[in-house]
Amino acid sequence: MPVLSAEHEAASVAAELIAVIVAVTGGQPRVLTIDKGRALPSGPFESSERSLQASLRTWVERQTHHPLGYMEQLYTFADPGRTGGSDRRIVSVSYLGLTQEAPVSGDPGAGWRDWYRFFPWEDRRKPSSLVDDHFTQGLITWTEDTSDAATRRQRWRRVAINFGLENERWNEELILQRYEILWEARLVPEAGANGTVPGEPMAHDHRRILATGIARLRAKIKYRPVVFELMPPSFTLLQLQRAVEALAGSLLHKQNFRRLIDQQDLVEETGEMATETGGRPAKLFRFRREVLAERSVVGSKLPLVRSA
Amino acid sequence: MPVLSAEHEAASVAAELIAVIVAVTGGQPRVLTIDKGRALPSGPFESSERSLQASLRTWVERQTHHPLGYMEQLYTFADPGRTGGSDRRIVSVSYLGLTQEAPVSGDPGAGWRDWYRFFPWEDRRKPSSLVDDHFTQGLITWTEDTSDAATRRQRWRRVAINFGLENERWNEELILQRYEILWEARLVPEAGANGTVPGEPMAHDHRRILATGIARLRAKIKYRPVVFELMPPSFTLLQLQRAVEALAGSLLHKQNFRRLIDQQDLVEETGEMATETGGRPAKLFRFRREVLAERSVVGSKLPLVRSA
DNA sequence: TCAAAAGTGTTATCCTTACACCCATGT
DNA sequence: ACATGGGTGTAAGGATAACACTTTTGA
Repeated sequence: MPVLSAEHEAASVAAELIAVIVAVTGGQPRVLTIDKGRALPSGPFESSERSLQASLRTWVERQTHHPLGYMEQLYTFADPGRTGGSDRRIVSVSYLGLTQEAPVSGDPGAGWRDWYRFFPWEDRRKPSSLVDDHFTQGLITWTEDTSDAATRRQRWRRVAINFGLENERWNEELILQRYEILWEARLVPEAGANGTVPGEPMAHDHRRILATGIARLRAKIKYRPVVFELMPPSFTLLQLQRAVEALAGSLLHKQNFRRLIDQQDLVEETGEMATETGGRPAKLFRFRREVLAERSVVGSKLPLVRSA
Repeated sequence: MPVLSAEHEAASVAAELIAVIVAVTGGQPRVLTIDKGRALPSGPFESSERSLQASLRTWVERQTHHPLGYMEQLYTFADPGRTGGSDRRIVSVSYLGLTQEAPVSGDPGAGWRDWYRFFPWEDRRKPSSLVDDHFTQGLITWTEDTSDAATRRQRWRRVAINFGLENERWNEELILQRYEILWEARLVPEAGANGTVPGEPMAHDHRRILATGIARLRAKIKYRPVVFELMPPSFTLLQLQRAVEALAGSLLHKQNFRRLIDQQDLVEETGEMATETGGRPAKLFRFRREVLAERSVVGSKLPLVRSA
């Protein structure tokens, strides 16, 4: 048990960085991988005087030939059982980064992959109803696979909430929870699968880390203008909408989306028009970078009193 | 620069845990400290097979004699300059935990402290206008303290947004940003202060970590029913409101707060009444723990299309 | 002419915010 | 009686969700 006092020796552990680098290209969400899509890029801490954030940033920018528009720490994974052969505990600090796709140099196994290759069930943009098929069957089998009636009910409730069954709405932010259920139900190969669900696995717990990154990003686009870091300098409103849809994994209402964007003054017209839209030419817009400084956050959600 | 490839040696670093343990007692927000309030509890990683989370939990529960209702990872601090004497980099994984106050056993330097001792300017429940006095003067001096006019404007804008000046609203979530400005302006002793602003410092970067914890909690109470982890089994609605106010650092609108609580079905009447309220006796309520399972999250904020 | 996308306008509903007022208890 | 807190009702304004329709291009 930890000592948690003033005097203690910090334990010696092995530490590494793991990066979830995201782009959106042609309306598809993409993630930078190594080892032919089997793992996320990772590396040791460097001992220089620079911060983790800073050195990770220069590394990524050198690899992708694009500035990293946005970056934040995701989570630190340190559970036992991650020791990867060595006897010491491995601590992995993961980061989420947003950029634009460009050919990667160096490592031949490195490249961009559609993130729905790893989570096909998270893409609900087409009404393919992936979840409704042999997918749900595996989950049902799992909920039934216990002698205790209370556990069965709990499991079923959990499945319903997380997978949007039984009057529950699909909540696109619950990726990690869904992945964890699939793991518990041993429907993913990483868990030593019984059955299997479509979707490519990754080495170690990288698919879990990717799920954490996607979840964070899906939550973030709702209250912070981070999509723009994934867009080219100018874009049409539909392109912007397609990018958000790619991340969220579901379709958006066109008119309301547009209203939302412009009543928040997020973009301004460039004056140019896009011609190859397939239909009527569209106005091109650019992100008003000023809003990053102007606006801090929006949400209140607490009934504050004005005066005080 | 990190290698971020498939093959790498994970670097060897010193690692520790740091805990921000919060309670609310008598309408005041409290944090568990050691060393007579000069530091947050911290400890080394243990080498057992248990997860960090689990061992931290048992430690805290043994110290506080109260179950840790809620716990989440906060942030991992790993910037250089944190080496604390040793030559290796120190990685600190911080956690936020919610509980109820009880006398701490063991370490005589350990105890609970009002968190506004460390951040007096974050308590806006009384209209004391702490920010308006000698406090703002130091900030103004800092914004002026550069030869470049553009920098001056930027600094002023930043101060205005973060401290709620010039038509900007005070945003209670920006604690960390405010602390960082005070640091840059060298108004806190940790920065090797020029001037000083009221508020006790802490060892190392612990005040910064505490600010991170408070910010997280202030954000969280808006969309997750975590306040209840800080409440006794039964409570009046005003007590509940006072707890939220303690965390948020600002006053809430009574009627609207009550409406909010009951239209979300967060609580149910116990049938008992509280008599020592100072006024009319109040109904006692308890948290409906079921909602943790029932509801997943609320917010949509994206204009989804229904059908798809 | 038709498909595809751009773009405009309007309506119903709900949630937030604010204000006004009455009730029950202890001192 | 009055201070303190408990508790109810309601109205205005804004944001959201949903629907219908016109315009402009390329094939």
